[in-house]
Amino acid sequence: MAFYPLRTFTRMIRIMSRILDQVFSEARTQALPAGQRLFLTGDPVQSIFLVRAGRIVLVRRNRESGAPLFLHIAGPGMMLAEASVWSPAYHCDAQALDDAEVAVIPRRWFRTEMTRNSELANAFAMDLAHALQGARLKAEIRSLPRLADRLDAWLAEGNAFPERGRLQELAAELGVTREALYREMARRRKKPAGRS
Amino acid sequence: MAFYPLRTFTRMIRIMSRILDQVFSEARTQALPAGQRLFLTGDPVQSIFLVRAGRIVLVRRNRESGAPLFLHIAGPGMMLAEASVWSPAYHCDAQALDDAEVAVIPRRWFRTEMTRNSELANAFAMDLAHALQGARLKAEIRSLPRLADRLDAWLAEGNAFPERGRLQELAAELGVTREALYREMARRRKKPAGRS
DNA sequence: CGGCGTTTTGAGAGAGCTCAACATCGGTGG
DNA sequence: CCACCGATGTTGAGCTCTCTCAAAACGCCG
Repeated sequence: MAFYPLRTFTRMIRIMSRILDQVFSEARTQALPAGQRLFLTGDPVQSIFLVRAGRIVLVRRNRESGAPLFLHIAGPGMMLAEASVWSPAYHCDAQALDDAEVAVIPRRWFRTEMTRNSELANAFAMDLAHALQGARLKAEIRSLPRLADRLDAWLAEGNAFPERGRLQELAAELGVTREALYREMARRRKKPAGRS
Repeated sequence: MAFYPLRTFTRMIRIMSRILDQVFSEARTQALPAGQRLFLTGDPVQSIFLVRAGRIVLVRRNRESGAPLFLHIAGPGMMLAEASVWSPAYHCDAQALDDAEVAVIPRRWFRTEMTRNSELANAFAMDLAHALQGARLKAEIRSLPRLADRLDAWLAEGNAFPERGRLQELAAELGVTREALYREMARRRKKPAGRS
């Protein structure tokens, strides 16, 4: 998810990661077989999780009338439900997409550390701000009606076409079906500078 | 933008706001006539802004080929480009949509205060986490292909139909044209429990 | 070779977008 | 008071695009 080409950001995020890694360094690791749920909506928040391997999806299950909404997919190195740090209960479900591993630390300890270790608080806020930029951008890209425009906007952010075998992930990122994306790419192969 | 019906969040955000208000309490206020720009892409970040009145839009101007992308619209009580706290230069433009007012504090001072005042750091992170949830949710709602589903998902988050005169804002929030939204609402007036 | 997942292309239907016309409401000024 | 104006609400018709379902080619690996 290389959303931000800015060098500085990359560097600072790396520093941030080091601090987060440090905080989670002595955490116990929990294995999650694919499909297993880590927590459910309404569960009291007692732990904070960092994804070590695999992917965890956050799902909001509305009333029976609506299909489940995938709020976020967290990959290695990402914290799970950042807002749960201050929330008494989860507002969504977490489920492993693949065989996954998460690092677990007590929520209580994290919060104490947040107030004591200003470096952690700063790093955490930086991480959140970064993620916020990405999420807002994603929302705006998805509000573009035409796939061609979404793709242009996504590419203009410094992103590059993924290698073969990863195109479906891009389709999901753009919020379109894979068929539509394949067609658009075929179109571009024919006339690379196609502009309506 | 009442995205989060959870009582606790509302309460904590209120506490957060109090702290942010405190931090910005002695800040000087800058008036921005509608249309005026506050900063441009590439400008060095020297100040942190909090919107007092009006709306400020963050715009990313891609190469000439693409239309401008509206990253975010910040209203009263919201900080402007949160990630700019750690970034050397802005990555987007800021422009006043209406006649607006912003509170201005030196970036340097804010960062010093962040490391010294753990309450501020915590409050800021909480604010960011909250905004992040909202942005991710918005992105997922906009990835739903059918307007009816977007509206359902939006309503399921505890939102209610806006009063007359505000429907276009809802259309923008959902990422559809106002005509489409008007039609959907007319459809629902006829058969309230319409499910496909 | 025989699966399995990805890539590619086709055809049809559905949904939203665009353009357009018109109604409604509130405010402004003659 | 009324004419006018702008913004919001409402509906219609046609077009375009994506989604859906379907089928097949391709590539990889056991």
